[in-house]
Formats: sequence, C-alpha cells, structure tokens
Amino acid sequence: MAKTNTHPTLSQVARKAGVGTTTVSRVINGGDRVSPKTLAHVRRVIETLGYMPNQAARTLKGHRTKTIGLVIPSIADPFFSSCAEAAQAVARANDSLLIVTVTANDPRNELDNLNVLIRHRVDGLIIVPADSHSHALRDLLNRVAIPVVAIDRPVGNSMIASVVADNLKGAMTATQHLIDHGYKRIVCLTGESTLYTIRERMTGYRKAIEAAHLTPIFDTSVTDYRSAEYAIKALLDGPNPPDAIFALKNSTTIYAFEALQKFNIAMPQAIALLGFDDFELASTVRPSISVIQQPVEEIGRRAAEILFEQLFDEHRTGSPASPKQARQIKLKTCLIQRSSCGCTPPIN
Amino acid sequence: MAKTNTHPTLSQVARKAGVGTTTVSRVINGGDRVSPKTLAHVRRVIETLGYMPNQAARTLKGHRTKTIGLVIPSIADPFFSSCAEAAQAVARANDSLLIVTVTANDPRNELDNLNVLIRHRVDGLIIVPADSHSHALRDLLNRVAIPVVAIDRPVGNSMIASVVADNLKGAMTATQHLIDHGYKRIVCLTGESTLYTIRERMTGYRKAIEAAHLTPIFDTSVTDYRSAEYAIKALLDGPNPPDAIFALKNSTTIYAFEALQKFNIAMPQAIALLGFDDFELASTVRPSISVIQQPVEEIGRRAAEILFEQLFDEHRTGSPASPKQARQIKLKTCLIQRSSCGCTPPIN
DNA sequence: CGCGGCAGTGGAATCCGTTCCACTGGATGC
DNA sequence: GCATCCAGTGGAACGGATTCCACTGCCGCG
Repeated sequence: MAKTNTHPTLSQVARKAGVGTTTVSRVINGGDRVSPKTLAHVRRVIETLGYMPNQAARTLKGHRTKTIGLVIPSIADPFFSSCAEAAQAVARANDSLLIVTVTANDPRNELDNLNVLIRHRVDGLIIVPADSHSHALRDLLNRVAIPVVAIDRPVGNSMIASVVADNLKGAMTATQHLIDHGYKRIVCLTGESTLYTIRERMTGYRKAIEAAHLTPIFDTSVTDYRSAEYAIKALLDGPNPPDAIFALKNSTTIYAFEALQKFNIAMPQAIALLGFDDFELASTVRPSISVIQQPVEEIGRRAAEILFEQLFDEHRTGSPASPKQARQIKLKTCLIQRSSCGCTPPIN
Repeated sequence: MAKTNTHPTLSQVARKAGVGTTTVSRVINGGDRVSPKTLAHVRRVIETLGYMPNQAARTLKGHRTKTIGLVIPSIADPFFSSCAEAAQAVARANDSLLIVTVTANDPRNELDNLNVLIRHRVDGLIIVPADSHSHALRDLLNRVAIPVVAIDRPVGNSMIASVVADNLKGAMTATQHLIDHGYKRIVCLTGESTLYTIRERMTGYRKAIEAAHLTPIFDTSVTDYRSAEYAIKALLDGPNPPDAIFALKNSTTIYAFEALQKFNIAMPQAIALLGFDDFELASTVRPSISVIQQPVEEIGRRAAEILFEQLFDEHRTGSPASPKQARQIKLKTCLIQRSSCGCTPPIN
C-alpha cells in the first residue's frame, strides 16, 4: 500500500522472473515466441510488481510516441471541443493519446505550442491554423517529418491535408434560402472578419446575393451584446431597413437575437434571422433559430482518421506519406429550418 | 525544403559545431558554464539544423515528462471543457502539456485511460472520478507515485487532494432562495441521480426544505425532452401541483424550460424555475433563467495549480508530496438572479 | 545416424540527452 | 613563485525497452 517511489523496470521484472529481458519484452508485446509456461509466469510477475512499460524508453528506440497533438484556438468553444472529443475517440481507438494545446488564434502561441509538441515527438498533428497564410507555420510544418491535418481552415498554398466545412456553399445555401422566401434586403452580420471561415461565408453570401441581383449589405461591427443593439437599431432606423439578417457565426447570431428580443422585434414577421453554425439552445429559444449546421464531430473524426491512415501507410512503406494523400476534404453543411426565418418549421 | 526524415540529434549538433555533447546540452539548458562565444556559435548551429531536443531521451534520464493527464467524462460538455481550458493554461505556464482523455463516466474507460497515462509517465493527474467509491481507482492512484488532484467529485476515503464546488451549500442556498420568495411546493428535478454532485445537491435541497418544515418532492425521471414534458404534465395535473422547480443540472434545466415553454406555462408567474450550473444562453432565453453558478474555470485552474505546487515541492524535497498537502478544497457557488424565479432581476 | 530447421531464450548494442568526473589553462591569493 | 580556484570543456556511463544475433535443445526427414 506504500507508495512506490519509482516504477519497476523491465529488467527488474526479468530478474525476479528468472528470465532474460528479451523474454519480458516479448511478453509485454503480445507474447509471440514465448512458451505458454514462461508467458504465464512472467505475466504473473508483471502483475505482482505492477510493472508498466516506460513509454519514453520505447520512444527512444525509434518508435512511435503514441501521442498526437491537437492545436486549437480554444477548448471552451463548443465547436472545437466537439472536434476534440471526436479526435480523442479516434486516437484512443488507435491506442494513442491526444495532447491538446490552445492558441487563442495567436500565431505566436501557435508556433510555441507546435515547437513543444514537436519536442515531445508527437506522431502527428491536427491543427486549426491561426493564420492560413503564415509563412512561419507553413515552413515549420513542411520541415517536420510528421503527418499534419488542418481542420476548419486549410493551410494556404501547401500540401497539407485539410478537413473543413464547405463554408462558401453553406453561406450560399443560407442566402438563397432567404431569397427564395422573398427576402430582399438581407444584411450580413460578419462579426470579426479576418478569419478564413468568415471570409468564405462572406463570399458565399455575396455570390448568392449578386446572382439574384440584390445588393449585398455587410455589417462588421457586431462583436458583443452592446454593438449588436447599436447596429440593429441603426439598421432598422435607417433608410431601407433590412428584412432579414444572416449572422456568420454563433456568437453574432446570439447577440443579434438578444438585441431583437430586447427591442421586441418579432421574428420572422418583422425580420428574419438565420445563423451560421448550430448551438445547443438554438432550438430551445423562442422563436427557435434557423441555422446552417456544420458536421462538427465529423470534422474532428475524419481529421484524426486521415492522420492515422497516413501514420499507418508511413509505417507500412517506411517513407513519409506520399503527396497524393494530402487530400483537401470539404464537408457538406446542412440547413436546419426552425422558426426564425419565415419558413414553416418541419417539427417543433 | 525537403522533409527531414529524422530529427537531428544532440551529438550531430556537437559534431557540426566542433564541441562536446556536454557543451551542447548546456547550451540548450540555458547556457550556464559556457563561454559567450561558444554559446552563440552552438546556438547558430542548432538554428541551422533545426535541432529540437528529444523529450523522450530527457525523460529517460529520470526527468519529468512535462505532461499532465486530465481524465474527464467528456470534452464536449461545457463544464469540463472550461475546466480543461483553465488547466491547459496553467500547464503551459509551467512549460507542460495537457493530455486529455475521456471516460464517459465508465470506470473501465477510466482505469484504461489511467493505465495508458501512467505508461506515458505523466508528471501528475487531474481526474473527475467516474465512481467516487471505486476501490480499483483508489488503489491505482495510491500505488502510483505521482500527485493527483480530483475535481468536481472527490475520491471517497482517500488522501487525494480535491477541488470541488460546494454543491450542498449551493443547493441549500438555491432552495432557501425559493422558500424566501414564498414558494411552498418546490419540486426537485434530479435527472440521473447516481453522481456524487447530484447526490450532494439533493442533500442540500432536502436540508433546506426540512429546515423550513416543507415537504421534499423528488422527481428522478427527467432525462430528456420527452420525459420532461411527461413529468411536468403529471406534476401540474396532479393534486398539489408544485409552484417551483429546482433542476439539479444543466440539461435537466433546459428540458424543463423547454417543456414549460411548450405548455405555455408562464415563468415565474405560474411556476418558478431555478437551475444548478450556469450555461451561456441562460441569460438570453426568455424568460432568462436563474441559476446557481459554479466557478468552473477556477476549479480547473486551482486543481492544476495545486498539482504543480506538489510537483514543485516534490522536486525541492526529493520526496513525494507530504500528506498534509492533500487538501480538500470546496469553492463557493453563486446565485445568479434572473427572471425565471420570481425575484426582481438586478439587470437585464 | 546426421543434419537442417525451428521454437525458445538471453546477451549486448542501441536510441539520445544528462550528468558525474576529470582535465586544462589562466587568474588570484599569500 | 607556488598552491588554489574557477571558468570552460569533453569523455563516458547511465536510464529502460527494443532487437539483432547467437545459442541450445529437440524434432523430423532422408
């Protein structure tokens, strides 16, 4: 019951069992080429000693660390935490651990975290690039000999595999949906507009609007509750008030919703609201909010799967993953019709 | 630009720089006892080679792995993801990485994950015990020579440090608050009631109810939207319908809220609703929902801080953390008054 | 009967930083 | 002037598991 201060080692097991280190090594690696009798005996000794192989020593001998790194802007954000959960599941299924680091979208944190992960010799990386066009990032990733998969945003101009939602098409679908339902003055609330995903959604919105010969209206000012109230008041009091709002991300959607509630503006009668990216309570609030849903778990899962495929291939062929495998995957988004945008909600 | 298939090693650096391995080692560890000239030169060589010390080799030589393990029921759950985010921040500040594993509250997954983490020789563990009274867990944690901090739920009957919210007092405060506002028939929606936190909250509720000579009413049936509708219909249609609902966790609160919305039952006029554990949209929905708020980030942060304190002490004294440090920390909860329970909301 | 082969096993080199110890040369102290 | 000390440096052992290679019996086949 007393705390063992040090872990027992393989050679201690060998000595206690009266066998060679080779034999013990074989036992803990599946027991091939070991007689059943010895196998059982050594296993018993391992059990009584509470022996656990030292991963560091294994790694040293040129083997996998059985860890993969996940570099994301935030863990608390539901989008990324869902990705992380899915990736973790795949990692565990492949007998690996997931190391999570947080960048807060700061390229310096990102490089920092990547360096530490590389020191630790993670077998592979899943990363949400803080800046899609960073040279430093691209160079670092190219220099490192391990598989990398980008999620949510691709790494620009690189051979790095990526799994992202089709933001552009999703935004087009959303906008087209509003247009189809007769809305003519659709304002696009971008929130902070420097991120790749937001820019893609802006492009999708613009394309659909222009195809319908309407006028695109962008508002980049909404970043919190206060600015939402201000912006919506200004829009509605101005000339040609909008009849629909397309919010490009979760938080913006919520800020806009809150502001509309506060001003007692009826959705969808007075104005329609459509958000990008689903969130748990979008269906619970009144009115429930229509959104474009991203396949969040699938993004995390697919990314991890691709990573382990590459790892497997590498192991099989002995050479780094071939370029052809650097796939760029775009996953379909899905329009969830609820009551905030003037369409008969299918359920609820 | 070509991918380096293997990482350069310290001795390669030494050879290229024309110095001994000792000197290079000193350079990467701060450069003490190295002449400025040599220091600069070696640093340059390190830079050009893109050398990064192999953590596995360092670890092997009796050193820290600079990793800590976090074992939680789920990453997607906002409560745990916030804890994780805070713990990650502390870990990085201590130059360590955070490895996250998920248990889904299954003790087998828990033991599994712990074993893998121990193989990897994490320096310490933060864990949300799936079962507070598991012998297997207690034995494993006692056997291992590393600091462990439990969060959200303590490990029963053990010397293991823990950081939890004061669930009992929080539930008492909540219940007392309802009582003070004149509610007499307060039903307690427990959801699944096997978890430590839920049981503590049940006890707190019962204590406050009994102190006020009221009758405790428990409903354990609410586990999803459907069961919430069913339960609330039954309660309201029965004799002595309740005038207030105290929901013991996030999801239960949301299910109840949704059901009340559906039946068009006004809050707080017809019935009051008070939830345990805050969530982002509790303030956005109409009516906004009053809740007991847990200091989520603080739990994660404090746990990690305690862990690194223990690690530091251990390093200083050379012996495992002394028993006196196995503190049990209970953090205060906080009642957030909003509009769902018959009190004038302070803001909003 | 003899030899190839195979199951079972162990010795020892190896992976890569760290660190103890030894060594050199110049500066300091008396 | 000689002993002492120290900054600066390198050699080599070390840590724990893997793995190549060598070795021992024993079986089967010709």
